[in-house]
Amino acid sequence: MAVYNYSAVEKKWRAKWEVSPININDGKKPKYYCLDMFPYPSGTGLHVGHWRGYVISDVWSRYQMLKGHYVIHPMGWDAFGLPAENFAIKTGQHPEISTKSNIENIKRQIKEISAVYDWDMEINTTDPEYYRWTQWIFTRMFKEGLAYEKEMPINWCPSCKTGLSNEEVVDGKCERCGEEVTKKNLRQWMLKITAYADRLLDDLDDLEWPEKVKKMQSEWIGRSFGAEVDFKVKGSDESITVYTTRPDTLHGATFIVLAPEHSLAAGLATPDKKKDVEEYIYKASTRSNVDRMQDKDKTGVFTGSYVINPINGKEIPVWLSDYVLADYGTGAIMCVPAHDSRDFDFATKFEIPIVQVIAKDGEASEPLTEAYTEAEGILINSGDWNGLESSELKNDAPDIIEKMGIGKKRKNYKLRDWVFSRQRYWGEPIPIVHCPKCGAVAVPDDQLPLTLPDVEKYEPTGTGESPLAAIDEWVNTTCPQCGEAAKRETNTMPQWAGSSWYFLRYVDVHNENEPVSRQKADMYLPVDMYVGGVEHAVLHLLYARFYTKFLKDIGVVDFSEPFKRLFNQGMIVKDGAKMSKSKGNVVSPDDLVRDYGCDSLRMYELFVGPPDMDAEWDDSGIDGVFRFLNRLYRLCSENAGKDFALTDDMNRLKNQMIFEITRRIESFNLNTVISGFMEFNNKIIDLAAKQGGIDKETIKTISVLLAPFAPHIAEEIFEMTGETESVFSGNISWPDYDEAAMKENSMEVVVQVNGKVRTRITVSADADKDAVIDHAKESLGDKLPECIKKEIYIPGKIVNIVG
RNA sequence: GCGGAUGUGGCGGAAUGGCAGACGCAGCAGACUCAAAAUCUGCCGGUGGUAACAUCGUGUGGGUUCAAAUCCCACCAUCCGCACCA
Repeated sequence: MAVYNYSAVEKKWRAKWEVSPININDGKKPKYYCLDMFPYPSGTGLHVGHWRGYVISDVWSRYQMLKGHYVIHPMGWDAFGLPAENFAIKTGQHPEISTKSNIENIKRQIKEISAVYDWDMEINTTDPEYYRWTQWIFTRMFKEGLAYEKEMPINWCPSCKTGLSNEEVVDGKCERCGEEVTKKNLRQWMLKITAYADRLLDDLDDLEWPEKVKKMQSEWIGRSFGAEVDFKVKGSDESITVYTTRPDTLHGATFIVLAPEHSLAAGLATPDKKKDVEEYIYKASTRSNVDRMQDKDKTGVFTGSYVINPINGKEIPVWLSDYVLADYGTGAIMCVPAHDSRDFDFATKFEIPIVQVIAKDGEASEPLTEAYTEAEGILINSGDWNGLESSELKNDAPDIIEKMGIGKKRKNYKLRDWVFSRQRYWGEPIPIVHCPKCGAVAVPDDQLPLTLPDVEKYEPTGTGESPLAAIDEWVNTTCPQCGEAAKRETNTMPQWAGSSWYFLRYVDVHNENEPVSRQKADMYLPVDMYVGGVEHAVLHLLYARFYTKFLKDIGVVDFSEPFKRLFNQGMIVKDGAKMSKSKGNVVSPDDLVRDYGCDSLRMYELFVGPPDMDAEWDDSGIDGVFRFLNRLYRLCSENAGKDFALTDDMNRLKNQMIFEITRRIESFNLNTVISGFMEFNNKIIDLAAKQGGIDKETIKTISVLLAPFAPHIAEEIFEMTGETESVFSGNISWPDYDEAAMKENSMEVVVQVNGKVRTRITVSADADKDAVIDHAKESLGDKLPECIKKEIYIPGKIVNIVG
């Protein structure tokens, strides 16, 4: 009996692919760019969860190859980052050394997947020849005014001792280490991502991305439309501008609230309130963000001052409260307690009047027991606006207010500019020189890359200065503009810098003149399919979209969206938890590859469940796919040498198999592709036993269909039929099915009475409705209802007799 | 609090509104074997029945339909995202 020696078979084909590479760009085939999110080369290596994403993208790549594409399927290393730096702090070893050995190990593991990565395209974000262009892009943003310096309170992680972007703060904690984030006043480099807010939002519509991710991005950008309204302070020249999305409720504003950090907050306190106000402002400044988020019970203090509501001249009190955010809108709001639940809570607690200005049926329903927040109803208590429809007024009011001269139309975003500098060592140095005369000057192109110098101490200083600041000979330089003595910027870029454009570089890795040539970009980009985890929904994926739009604006590329289609694979969990070294639940692919082979593990990674869902890992399940491959191998090796003729029955199975497998791949139900293979394999084995063999063409078809999933055994089987070329040579294409050949001669029809299955009949495939129903009634015998109300026939499936 | 996803045998899961549980794991029985492994065959949701069969059954409760895991309404649980953005 022929035995499937997986390790010999896999070794053999890997060697063959090495000598004569598959997936050749002949310049004629259309391109298909299938990208993986490139990994951080961690010291722990890969686990079976990482494998899953790479298997999915490789199956898709190989499928596209068989559909006639030249597939761009690259891999690289996102190698700047904290673990390597922390390791350096602990051991004194340069991060470059540990990074290099980690890459070696992970690369070995990735090669075990036998994916069709083009290693000639490999990139590493820490390679000066790569980060030269990361820096170049920064200088271009600087020249366009999109990179700017600002001193302001930023998110600060006390444990990582660095500033963080808003996107890196999750639930008030550091995305990397989980430490509670504090505020620190620091001079920072910022990227003006807000200048792209509208495009980042509007362009989401055309992307073939999971709705979930699009929604997360759109909520993160958080665009709203409304108006700014000016309220004059009574007895003063000052006025307070508020932002509102509900200017239609302006008549109902009975107080205004300022954030405690508002610049006018302290000054508004009347002498008798001064002490209370100062105390409140001080207390608010000591409360952490987390505290502020968790505490829904509203606090506040009355300043003693009043402002005039410009629409009706009424005097309304000014309060301070920390439920108003200082850095959104104007840091001040008008409060309409009747129509906003937060204002309602506040007004109720502090006994401020509540005036209803919208009523569903035009009649006031005071006293209100809760805020009526819908923009639907008729305006009341609103002077000239009485009787108007609130939903319409909501849209018209900004213009009306602007015409009246009491405010202006305005849109706002939750998106903030991107805090781009890090006070750490292991990142791209920001290519800027600070000159006492010229100010901040970009390092000229011919001085790039600005390489990261060696330091003695990697430890972050914690003062807001990077370790680079300690190297005098590096810091002291001359101004590229005037030649006078000047100092280098010592902050580095965040890890996201390198990953925001790496997918462009892959197609032109050796270009010494530009990040990517326009010609290659036009030919091979953008990415057609991007596979990776969902954790980057508002981080990497937002940043990469921003970079791409910028690079389009300066003419580097000619498209504004980098990733046409996105697929988020589910996480592999073990004992209900994400695999991690600290939890001790990591399953390494290495042992499984040794014991079952690469093909078995590839198929099992898909078989564990729907690719977009999380899946619990269970080692024992791999036996199922392993047995399947063994049975398939035996069937093929026993028959490939025979000259058996194709029978009608086998032809039918073959076409059904092509149809089903293709349909399931196209709909990305990759787990059911594997079960489909098993199912057809069982049927084919049965039929082959019955008819004494199986023909060569069917064996070839099986091997082509299987090739994206289990490429080694597929090649081996293909070769058994006498073929000398690889399945992936480019001469073999994905098989078509013949619809006519798929059809069965007869079909089984279920017979129901009142929706319950009673029996089943076999009829010929072309039997007409009446014949089938007659047959069904006959088959029911005494179970046939005496009085028949209705007869339903769903062709090929069911007869239902309703009595 | 708001939004989204998920909920089906012992387990992973399958099912264009049309036979619930395909396929696989685990388990049980048998064949082969001195024996074991491997392999092959059969059984494998609950209850009643020797069986044919009947009956219940897809988180819970309603509804629509000849027919519901699937559609609608309400609720429960788990996970994820957002969280005073005015």
